[in-house]
Amino acid sequence: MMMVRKSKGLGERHQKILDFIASYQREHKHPPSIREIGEDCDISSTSVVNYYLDQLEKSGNIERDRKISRGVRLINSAPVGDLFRVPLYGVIQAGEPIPIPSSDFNAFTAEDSIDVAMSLMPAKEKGRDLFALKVQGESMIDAMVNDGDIVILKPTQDARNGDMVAVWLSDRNETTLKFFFKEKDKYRLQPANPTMKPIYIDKNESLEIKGKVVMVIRKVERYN
Amino acid sequence: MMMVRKSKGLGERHQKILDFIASYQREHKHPPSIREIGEDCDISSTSVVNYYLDQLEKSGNIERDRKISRGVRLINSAPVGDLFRVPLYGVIQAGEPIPIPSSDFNAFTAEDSIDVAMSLMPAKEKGRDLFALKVQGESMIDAMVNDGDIVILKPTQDARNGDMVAVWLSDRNETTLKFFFKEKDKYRLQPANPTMKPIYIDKNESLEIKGKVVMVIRKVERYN
DNA sequence: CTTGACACAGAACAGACGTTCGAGTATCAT
DNA sequence: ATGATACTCGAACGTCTGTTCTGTGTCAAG
Repeated sequence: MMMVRKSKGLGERHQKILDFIASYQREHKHPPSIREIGEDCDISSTSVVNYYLDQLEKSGNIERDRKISRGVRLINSAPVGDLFRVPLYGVIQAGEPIPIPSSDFNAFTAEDSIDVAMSLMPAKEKGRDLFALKVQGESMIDAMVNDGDIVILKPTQDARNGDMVAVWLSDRNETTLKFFFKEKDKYRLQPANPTMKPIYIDKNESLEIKGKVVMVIRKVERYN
Repeated sequence: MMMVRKSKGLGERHQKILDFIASYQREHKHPPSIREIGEDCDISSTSVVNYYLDQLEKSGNIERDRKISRGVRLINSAPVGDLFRVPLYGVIQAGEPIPIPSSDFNAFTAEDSIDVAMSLMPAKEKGRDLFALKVQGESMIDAMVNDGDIVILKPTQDARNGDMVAVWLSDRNETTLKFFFKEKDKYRLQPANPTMKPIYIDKNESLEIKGKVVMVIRKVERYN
């Protein structure tokens, strides 16, 4: 009773092994051992598993770290890894100060967190100190940011011209997101929406830059 | 010369171990062994690594599969995997029709692709048929979408009330993103920006729904 | 029928790996 | 001083794990 491989490509058993590696990895966060693969796929000998693994490696479906325990990994399928976890620190809204992480920064204090793919992150901003805020209310619409959006910020006190910053205008008792420009004797805060006009802040007025916006994410659910 | 743990929390060595596990996992797609951790962190004895690993487990930073090779995993930080690859099919701009994937849909035809964390995806939209477009021009600002933004769409011809849709208005020769509402004898296309007024389309006018927007991603680089 | 490629089993080996234990050192409060 | 606590080392043990070798049954080509 022999199992024939129908196609030139992957046989039933190859597929089952591939599936098992994927699901095992998902569940245990580490690859299975050869014997575990064999047990799941009803293969009684480790040499047979090894036999299939060799084939899967040659056909480019997996990669192996020889001699290393559990050194199997899928390559072309599930793009594994490279997530970036950003702590969600609360909400940002017009009338409230911005909650920025304290110096005894602890990512685990965050109630929740946002996962972002590394590949989406602007190159420079991959430090560990980013944090996220959820926008509440419609006060940021001139920054092209709507209620429910998630903004990812990099905490900083000083901004360069052209940076989008989250600022607290204590004179106006207002939090806002704007593009920042330093001019002769004042600051220009330019809305992201090109049809709207900038606001100007005298240098003697207080302007607290709380952070630099690096990313905005909007899940479009329903309008109502 | 002893290393004192200053705070009650994580010491320098704990952090180094955590970082090493993360970077090793990123690079090798499987966790490091105890001896590999020791080597990287200048710990000469496996028992010391074990000692720290026990502490990290108690403090809830890692999880361990006892007796199993490389059975260490970070729990708070980035969960490996769970990325969603969305093909980037081109640009969307006011004067041009929307490039939607043809039926001989092939993800590899896409010039580029966007990785999105599963956890960011609206629950219902995890089908494999999503695609992404890059916004060109400032014509979508009334949808709170700016030049350079990436919109992720689900191809569909019919929309439910409240869905944000990408439509092609052939009478006006225009592509736009709006919230969709079907009313008595006309369609109402509501801008996402609440300060802007809706446009109405008679049912006899042609209105081609090309897709439903499920997500908007904006990388904030520079204003100029 | 012989030959050889293929799929598979089982056993044995060597090295990798987690675990445990005994012992040593430094710091600090008592 | 004394003990408690925190940290470190080295070695030994047993199991986990990848590798390799021998052997068996099937099937198709020559």
